[in-house]
Amino acid sequence: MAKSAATPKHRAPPSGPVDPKVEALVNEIIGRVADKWTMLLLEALAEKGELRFTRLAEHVPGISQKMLTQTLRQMERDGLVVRTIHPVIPPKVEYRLTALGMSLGEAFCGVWIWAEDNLAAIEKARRAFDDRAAGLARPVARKAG
Amino acid sequence: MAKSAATPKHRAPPSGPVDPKVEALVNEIIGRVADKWTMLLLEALAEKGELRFTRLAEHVPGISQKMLTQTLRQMERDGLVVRTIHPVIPPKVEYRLTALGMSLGEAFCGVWIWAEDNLAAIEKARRAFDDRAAGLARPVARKAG
DNA sequence: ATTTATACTTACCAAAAAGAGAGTGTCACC
DNA sequence: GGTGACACTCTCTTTTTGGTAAGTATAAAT
Repeated sequence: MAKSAATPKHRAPPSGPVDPKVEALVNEIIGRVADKWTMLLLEALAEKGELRFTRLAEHVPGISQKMLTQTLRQMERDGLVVRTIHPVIPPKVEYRLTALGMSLGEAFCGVWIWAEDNLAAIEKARRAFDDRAAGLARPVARKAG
Repeated sequence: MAKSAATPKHRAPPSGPVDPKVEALVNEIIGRVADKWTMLLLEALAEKGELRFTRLAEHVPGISQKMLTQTLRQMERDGLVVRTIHPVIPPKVEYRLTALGMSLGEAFCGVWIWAEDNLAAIEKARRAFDDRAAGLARPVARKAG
């Protein structure tokens, strides 16, 4: 994320005049990419470098074959990972991040850091909200009968 | 993930030793926050400063009342927006970002910029993938006689 | 001949998310 | 007394998503 967050020479921030069609596309991309499994796979691959199907599944506990395949395919389609098939028996397929995939990991770092930094603030806000909601709900709820 | 290069005073990057429970929570937060409507509302509020329900709905085309309320409530609960009720008739409720909300907007900027910068690369990768898929699917598909 | 390993694909089903649309409460206005 | 504005809430239906489990192909090992 060392890219443009630090350097002001890049294009205007989202608060400026953004092309609607670019905006829509960007939104779609972020929506796809900011997915639970995508992020976990991104992390696993960033950490381990190159992994095959079953190893990947082991590194991301709870993922089903379906989601693993599906997410990997999407990532491949978006150019985030490369899939290398070794024509041997039994099959061997290896996955690793492209430069694009790595740069996404870096971009997401900012959000990760934000989340880490503000974890306590968010939890505090949630508790406060929930307490307020509980406090407000009570006096309104008059017992029936 | 050399994000520390830009911000050396921060804690370790995700690729390092991350507390599993923090990681889970961070993931949950990102998952909630990296949502389509949340991002659009964040943008609208960042741009306009303070908006009421109906104005907000106008600034985010396609959002339903349900999603607007729901997303706004979540954002309020997470401490991203403040909701100010003016006790008048007809009702008037205004929403604006908190400091936390604004900082999230900034953090997301990195991803926005990444998406903008790499839009072409992603689309190119998608086209290439789709073409390859089409090319591979054809010769295998033998017509059932 | 059966089992094993790998990397999937497909079909089916349950759960969750999202959309549509009607209903609520209040007061000013006609 | 009816209508409209506002900010919702509630219910119903549809769509999307994700999990489970079985099937596929291949060759070596048993």
